Amino acid sequence: MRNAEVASLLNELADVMELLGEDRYRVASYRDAAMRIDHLGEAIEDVAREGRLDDIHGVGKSIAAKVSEYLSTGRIAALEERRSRVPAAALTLMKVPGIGPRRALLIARELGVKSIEDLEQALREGKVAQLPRVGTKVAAHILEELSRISSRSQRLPLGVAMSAAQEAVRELERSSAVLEITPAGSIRRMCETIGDKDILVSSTKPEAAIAAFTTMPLVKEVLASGETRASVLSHADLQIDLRVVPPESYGAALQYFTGSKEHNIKLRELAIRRGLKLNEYGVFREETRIAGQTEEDVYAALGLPWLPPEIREDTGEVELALQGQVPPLVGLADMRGDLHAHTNRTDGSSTAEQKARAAETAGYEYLAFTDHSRALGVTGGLTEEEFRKQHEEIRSLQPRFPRVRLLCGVEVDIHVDKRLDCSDDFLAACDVVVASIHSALEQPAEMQTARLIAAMENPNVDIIAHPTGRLLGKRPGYGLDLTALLDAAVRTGTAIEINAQPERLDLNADAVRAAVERGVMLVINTDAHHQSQLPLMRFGVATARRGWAPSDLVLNTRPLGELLRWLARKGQTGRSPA
DNA sequence: GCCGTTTTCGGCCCGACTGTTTTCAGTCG
Ligand SMILES: Nc1nc2c(ncn2[C@H]2C[C@H](O)[C@@H](COP(=O)(O)OP(=O)(O)OP(=O)(O)O)O2)c(=O)[nH]1
Ligand SMILES: [Mg+2]
Ligand SMILES: [Mg+2]
Ligand SMILES: [Zn+2]
Repeated sequence: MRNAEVASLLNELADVMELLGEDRYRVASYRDAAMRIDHLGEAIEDVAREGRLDDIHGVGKSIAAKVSEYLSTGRIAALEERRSRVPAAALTLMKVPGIGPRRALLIARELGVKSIEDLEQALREGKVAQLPRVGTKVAAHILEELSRISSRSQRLPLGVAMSAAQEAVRELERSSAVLEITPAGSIRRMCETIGDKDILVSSTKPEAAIAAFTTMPLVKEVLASGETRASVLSHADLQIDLRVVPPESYGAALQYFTGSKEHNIKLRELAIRRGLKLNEYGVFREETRIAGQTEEDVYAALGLPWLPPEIREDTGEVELALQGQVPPLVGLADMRGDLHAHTNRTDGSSTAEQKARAAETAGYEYLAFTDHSRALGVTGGLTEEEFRKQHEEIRSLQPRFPRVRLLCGVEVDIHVDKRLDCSDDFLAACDVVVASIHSALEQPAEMQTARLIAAMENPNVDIIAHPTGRLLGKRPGYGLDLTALLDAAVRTGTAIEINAQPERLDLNADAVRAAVERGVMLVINTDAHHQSQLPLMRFGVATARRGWAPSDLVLNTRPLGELLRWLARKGQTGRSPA
């Protein structure tokens, strides 16, 4: 997939156009197209080859032509021509918080700054503060931002950000000025990574609420503080934004502060078409507020049903809501079990019994133990003989857990030559077989796709685990033809995992959306290495919801009996003639 | 540059905070 690469070039083109003072709506069009291509869930080169670029919302004739040009020649003439007209450093400078297009151009042009190092020197020499509409305070602020630019540009996995946000929420709740309080922004939408923590508060004493916020012990620095909002930096250099509104505006502010930006713009445009105005204080007809107390009121005033935060991305949810519909989404309460977990026999850190107990407490109907096969030497992968012994032990455990069916399985490694690490006889005897790639991650995309499809064609393989191998913040995942993988999943009747580990979330939401459109059977697994990880299920469910997955496309929402029939089904069709 | 249950042309979200401002530009959410 070259989507990220294409999106990055379109974003650069937008930046250069902005520096050149071109029409802001055109600039916005390029940014919009870049965002949509980045989240397409399908390889842009496939779309281009099939002449479907124009079908992408936000991509018209002009941008389609530039994408085609890039994919066939490796260049975009319009970008190269514009690049030659702006100082190269201006593009880098724009990435520093506090430097937008105007200041970037001034600093590059007037001061001859060519790099971040030059910028730092110019700041220290007081040259930046001499520029028009830049003073000593702005210069000092930019210098501080510069010192933490690397730590600040990191996005945190949702799992980490969420608990940190809860900490701030608990702290603020102690203030009597705080009435209602909730995390908003990308945390409420359950995005896989979080750029900052956004917290919404309602209050009739906003000054007191803001004072409580800016004086929290976890605050290292106050970035901005006004009458309705404030931003601070925590000791870990994480930004926290607080928004304070009166109670009668809480619903409208929650809608605004939850986003996404694109969803907000869509709703505000809809309001305009209805002769209304939508902002964070309410829905207004002329000067009169007609909604604002609750989110439901706000959506209703626009003629829409309430929409779950996870799907507020302007990817079709508003159009659907205009017909009075909301896509049916899987929920945490639908989950009846977990089909991927490890024990301390391999790289897990607790026993099967401890996890079975936790599954029972969680109200699960089933739990599968799927330790690593032998190829994974580093994890102490088991031989078939060792697996058989483990499976016997698990079965002997079963009578003590009458409410949870303990399934005996394996996470079998897919070798680089496409062979599975276990014999067919052994796999056929397992209740659940999860297959995945852990080695030769640098192989080309065609090779990895062929490995996965070969595994799916084995009638004993029920699930492909963490299909892309990406690790958030660590590695992008091996190359893969996602469309071919999903088609093969449908053809072979194999379920595709949404791995709920916060660093994996693999498939991601965009890929889930593509899978759902094809009717692929999904399964949400925690890959728990310790029973304390069973609650990670919520992050997998959130990813499924962000991909518009309904419960009937999630295998482990099924009752035990149906699950067992589904697991038996593939082996059957594999053995009997078509 | 894109788009269309009011449009194929004429719109395109709306507001807060900061600083240097002599009335508001720049940046960010
Ligand atoms: N109407 C409107 N709302 C915006 C705009 N920018 C941001 N918002 C709203 C929606 C966002 O979800 C919310 C918080 O802004 P953030 O910049 O923190 O974005 P968000 O939390 O969605 O993503 P993040 O993970 O922080 O990058 O504020 C905008 O330009 N217009
Ligand atoms: Mg945010
Ligand atoms: Mg924010
Ligand atoms: Zn695993």
